[in-house]
Amino acid sequence: MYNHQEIEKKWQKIWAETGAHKTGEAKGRPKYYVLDMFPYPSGTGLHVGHPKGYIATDIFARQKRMQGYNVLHPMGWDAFGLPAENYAIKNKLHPRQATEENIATYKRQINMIGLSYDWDREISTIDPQYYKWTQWTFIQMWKKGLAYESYEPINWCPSCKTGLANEDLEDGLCERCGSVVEQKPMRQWVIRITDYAQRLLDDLEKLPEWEETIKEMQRNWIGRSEGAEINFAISGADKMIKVFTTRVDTIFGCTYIVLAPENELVADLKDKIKNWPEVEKYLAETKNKTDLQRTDLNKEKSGVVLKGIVAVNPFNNEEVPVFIADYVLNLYGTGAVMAVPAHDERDWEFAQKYDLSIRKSVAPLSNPRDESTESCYADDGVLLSSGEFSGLDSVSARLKMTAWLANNNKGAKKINYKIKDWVFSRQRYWGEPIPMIHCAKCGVVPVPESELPVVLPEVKSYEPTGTGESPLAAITDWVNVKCPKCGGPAQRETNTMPQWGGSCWYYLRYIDPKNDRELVDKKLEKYWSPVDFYVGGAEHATRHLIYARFWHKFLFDIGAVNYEEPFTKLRHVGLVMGEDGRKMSKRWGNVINPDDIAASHGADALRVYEMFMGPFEQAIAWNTNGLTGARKFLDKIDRLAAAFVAPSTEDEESLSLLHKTIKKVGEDIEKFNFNTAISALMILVNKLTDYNNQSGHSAISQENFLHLWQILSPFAPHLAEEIWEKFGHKDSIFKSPWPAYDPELIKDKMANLVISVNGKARATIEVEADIKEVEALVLAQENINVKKWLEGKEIVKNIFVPGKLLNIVVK
RNA sequence: GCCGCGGUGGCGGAACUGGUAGACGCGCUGGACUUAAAAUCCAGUUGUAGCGAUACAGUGCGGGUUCGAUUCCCGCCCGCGGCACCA
Repeated sequence: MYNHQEIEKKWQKIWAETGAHKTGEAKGRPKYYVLDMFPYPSGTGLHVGHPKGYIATDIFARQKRMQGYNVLHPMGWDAFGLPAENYAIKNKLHPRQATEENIATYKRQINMIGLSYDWDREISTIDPQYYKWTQWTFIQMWKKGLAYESYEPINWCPSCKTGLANEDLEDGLCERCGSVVEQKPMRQWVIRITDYAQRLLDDLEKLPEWEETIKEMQRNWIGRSEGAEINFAISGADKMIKVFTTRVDTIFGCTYIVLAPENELVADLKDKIKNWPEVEKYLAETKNKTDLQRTDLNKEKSGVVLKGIVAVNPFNNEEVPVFIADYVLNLYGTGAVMAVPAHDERDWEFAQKYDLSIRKSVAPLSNPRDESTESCYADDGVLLSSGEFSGLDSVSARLKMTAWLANNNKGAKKINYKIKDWVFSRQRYWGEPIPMIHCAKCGVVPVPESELPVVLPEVKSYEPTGTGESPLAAITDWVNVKCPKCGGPAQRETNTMPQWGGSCWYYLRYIDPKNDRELVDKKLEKYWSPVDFYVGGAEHATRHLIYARFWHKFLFDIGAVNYEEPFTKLRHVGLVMGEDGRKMSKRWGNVINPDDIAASHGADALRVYEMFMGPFEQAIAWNTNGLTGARKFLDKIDRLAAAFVAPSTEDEESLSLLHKTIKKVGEDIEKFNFNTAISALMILVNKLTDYNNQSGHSAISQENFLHLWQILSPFAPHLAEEIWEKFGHKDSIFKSPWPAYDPELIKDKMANLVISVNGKARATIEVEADIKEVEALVLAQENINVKKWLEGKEIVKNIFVPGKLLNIVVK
């Protein structure tokens, strides 16, 4: 058993002292940028699941360096955010102090695992020299009209006493503390990400090396739907109800209209609504409902008819009643729907409850005259009772009817997106100040760029004010400033940015981390960008990865970067579950700490185990026995190295296997198939060990043996360095070139040919790899186990797969 | 409900483009070494029958295509992840 504590410490020290992981200059050699999603340094430190992705990228980066690439492999900290603030409040610390302590712990743990980051490029989102550029970008967005203020109601967490974006909710509960979220009006900064919806969708096609699953999640999130906007006139009023629908083909079945309660038409029509008290009551009820209650699918639909209001279907001039109901959302489409109970489940349910008429206008293709209304038919079909459009199929009907709307000035084709504008402010302390100034005379004025960064001020109390305002609002001498435009009295914006802000562009800053003139030097950016390989958790598939793509496209549009998409290749890492199969968490007491594993089994064993446990993307439960297996493998390698005795001639089979393994390991690392790479290494090590035990000397020469340590080195870097050194090398193994395999040596001379009869394997015979079908057939017919299946049968045909299989078909 | 992914021994998993299902590891059983244990080494380990050669069954379930299906097609069941009253 090798002493892991000793050698791991030794090599980590040497790597640090020699600057082994420093990035090369941005010129000459081909570059490779391997990036991990930077962590949020929480108070609990790393558990054994966090480094799984880091180990994978480390293996990848180490191999790329040995292959001669100029590798950029950096790490940093996503250090702003509510948990740090809460942790600090709980432990009576300043959030900065708490965050810095957490970062120190994370960094120590990361180094302990032997990860080869270039710490010269470390960045942290809380560094004013970093967030200066987050603020700068925000100002550029504002200049382009992409950042605006909004007073709409927001999600309010009564426990955290702070506003939350929809993205911070989980099932209508506060993602951080679990409280039920209420609605509260609040002034917010919002970013017009919807302007980029179509590009964010279209450009997914330019990312062939992204996993399809993640692209599909983004498509759903963006949620493009093509349809029509239709104007329903309100009879006796000078108003119009605009509805959005993807099913204009069903419009002859429209029997009523539903408005969202918040739709401004409701208030506009107040004078004409005869049952206003009833309506008002319903409005009040809805207002108090949280998103959770409103979006509960199991909830029975409710609504109120607007008496005295009648809308006119533009296609047949038919008058239909108008309702308000909270199942219609004001934020999507136009905040109004045409209800077609015969062809929409929700409308069907609502019509059943309020006994509204149901009229069929689309029949299934299989029964085009079917007018029955016993159930809701939501699929496409053939139009019936639809005037001049009757008889058309749904698809062409939609085209013709949309054209009709446009020609008659009663509507138009319309594309809707589910994605909403991005609420970009938080009423809390621990975030980047939004660099804006409010002047009574000039309105909103950005802080002059020469005055950036707007440094987060020290504050006596960073606890939530409880009023909803940021604690910054209490620092009057910070808040009160002169208006940069008119010089008059003005106030600073006191909201701060969300955690997502700083994490949108950090990968650019690693390229040029100390630049004080610009966000990133464009020449350096041209060389290093885009990120060649990005690895992180699937939970970021939509939010972080959409925000970052948006942010990057904006920077591209203003000429700050060279490429339109930031990440060429993307893979997600599967969770490491607790030994009990549940998510690792304090709550279940199933957390495994990497410090303990590094102490007991060693960092190399941890690395090998986490890569061997299964496919990279898959969530797999931790198993300490499996870890022991990984350690045994490393011990075996150590013994194999120590027992090296040069052979007089090399064993052909072993040499061939070595070269096959070089090929396989190289290809598997490229594909992130680490489990099969390690399996191949185990097979080779087993073979070489057996040979040694049986013959008393090694199977292959020292020169070839060195290749084994080289292909092992990305997985177990400390042990590989140690062995490399024992074989007399002064320089690091990672300075040596990745070995090439010899294509001649991996060719097999002999092959095991499977002989099957009628598709059922009956024998395996060893033959020359290039054996011809006729020769194989002769050998097969001589084989006793095959013979008995051929007796008395007539051979119909043979199927021959060279070097693999001969199937004899008999009758 | 919709979208995506998956279902293989006691366990984690492997299987190229349709070609010997169960590589590799863990666990377990038996043996060697040892006073003993650990470590290490050797043998075995899908099920059923058989001393064995071998035969039959077998990759969630039911069909289909094929000389041949874990792999392709149709219809289900179950699990995981994401989105969700999106008009």
